[in-house]
Amino acid sequence: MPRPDTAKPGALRRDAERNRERVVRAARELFAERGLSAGFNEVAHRAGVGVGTVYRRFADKDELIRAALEEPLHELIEVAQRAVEASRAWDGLELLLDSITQLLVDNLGLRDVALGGGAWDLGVDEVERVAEVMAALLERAAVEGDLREGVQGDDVVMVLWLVTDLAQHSGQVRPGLHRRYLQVLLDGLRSGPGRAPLVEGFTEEQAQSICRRWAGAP
Amino acid sequence: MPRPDTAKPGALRRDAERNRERVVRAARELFAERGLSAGFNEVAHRAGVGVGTVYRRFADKDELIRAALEEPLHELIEVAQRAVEASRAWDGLELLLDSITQLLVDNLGLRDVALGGGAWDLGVDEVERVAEVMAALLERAAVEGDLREGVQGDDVVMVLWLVTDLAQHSGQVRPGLHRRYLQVLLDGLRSGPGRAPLVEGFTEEQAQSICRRWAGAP
DNA sequence: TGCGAAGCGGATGATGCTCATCCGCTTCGG
DNA sequence: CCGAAGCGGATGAGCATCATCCGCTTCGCA
Repeated sequence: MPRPDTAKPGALRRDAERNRERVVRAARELFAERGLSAGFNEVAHRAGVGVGTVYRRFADKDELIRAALEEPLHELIEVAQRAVEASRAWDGLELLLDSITQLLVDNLGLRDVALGGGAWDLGVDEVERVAEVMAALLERAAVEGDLREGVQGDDVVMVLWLVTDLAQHSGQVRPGLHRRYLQVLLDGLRSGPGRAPLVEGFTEEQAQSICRRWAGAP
Repeated sequence: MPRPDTAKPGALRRDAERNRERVVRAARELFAERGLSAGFNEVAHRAGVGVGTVYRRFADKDELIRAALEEPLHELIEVAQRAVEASRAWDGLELLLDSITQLLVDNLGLRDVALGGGAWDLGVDEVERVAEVMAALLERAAVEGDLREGVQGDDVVMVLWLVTDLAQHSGQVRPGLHRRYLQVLLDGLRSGPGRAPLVEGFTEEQAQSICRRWAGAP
């Protein structure tokens, strides 16, 4: 539902620009704390601005989300870059997952787009790129014998959901608790003596569908 | 808000009794499928009965919940009884968690009361009893050297939350997927070569608080 | 079989949210 | 100085859920 005066060609008045800035900052904070379900009214309130101002500047939620998540999405890429450099793939994987988890926990909105399986579709190829890095790392880890038999790529996505979901519930009470279970899960995904292969896998379509539900697909 | 004609002393008319039965059955099904958040109207509809009938028979939600969960709660106890009999504590623990998980996944309402940390307080000492069995098993497993260092009792509760939460999101798409991650988590909780002790524990109060939030405390 | 009591259904109003619009007033800046 | 740009937030529409009430039906005793 685009409003007539949204996305102007000319520049904004000085005060309007300042307000826009405030709105983006408020949205970033709010989305980070509570995920993309935060509404326009709330963003406006946190920005110390009328609701009208928010609707005036952003045609729809996607536009606001994109503005609010630009920066965190870049961090995601950087983190991936650092992880591929590890000499042993499993170490890189642990580093990557630890970093991603931290990023997603610190910004639940980012989680919604990164793990949402297109639930909030804005075209984010950053996510694609990170996924590729992860897939490569996984393959290398398998070759190096560190990956438990039967583990598939989407297992990692599920692990991220599990852990970030825990963080969402525990964050206020006991910050950082999620790292404990990330460790447990990763250790369970690693190969080792007496480890039976993982059975009963699942398809990529199933994974995507689950993710969309988890993100609260609109 | 008790209604005047609730909880009668005398017996119900034959048709009324039949309707009550229907309501309890509907509630059991609904709570099982969607957790305790299901409302009276919905229960009534599923029971093929007017809303009034439900309100007439049950003073409040607690009363309905108790009626609907009586049977599943007994199953919980039985399962615990079977688990203590295992010769090796870890095996009993695996059996117990597998069974409990299945029970809670098949009945999300049961999960809400069992893991809710008193969020839906009805006095359910069944849960207490199962907790005791689990604690004993955990202690024995530690003595037998199967438990990873640093694991504490409430870790198991968190694992149950994680796994049942996954089940709630994936159940429709890929039933049984939760067992995969239960296995991974349990393997991660077991002692083994190269397993660093778990660090950064948490208190019982924190665990309880997290559980209440997770259950959507009212 | 008749009849009073018991039970029934579901429309309904209360309540509480979120969303998005509109218009009288304020502020900017040429 | 003044017209355009921008602002705020009250507001009403839309949507859930909850719990009540009352005209009608059904039961089961006598």
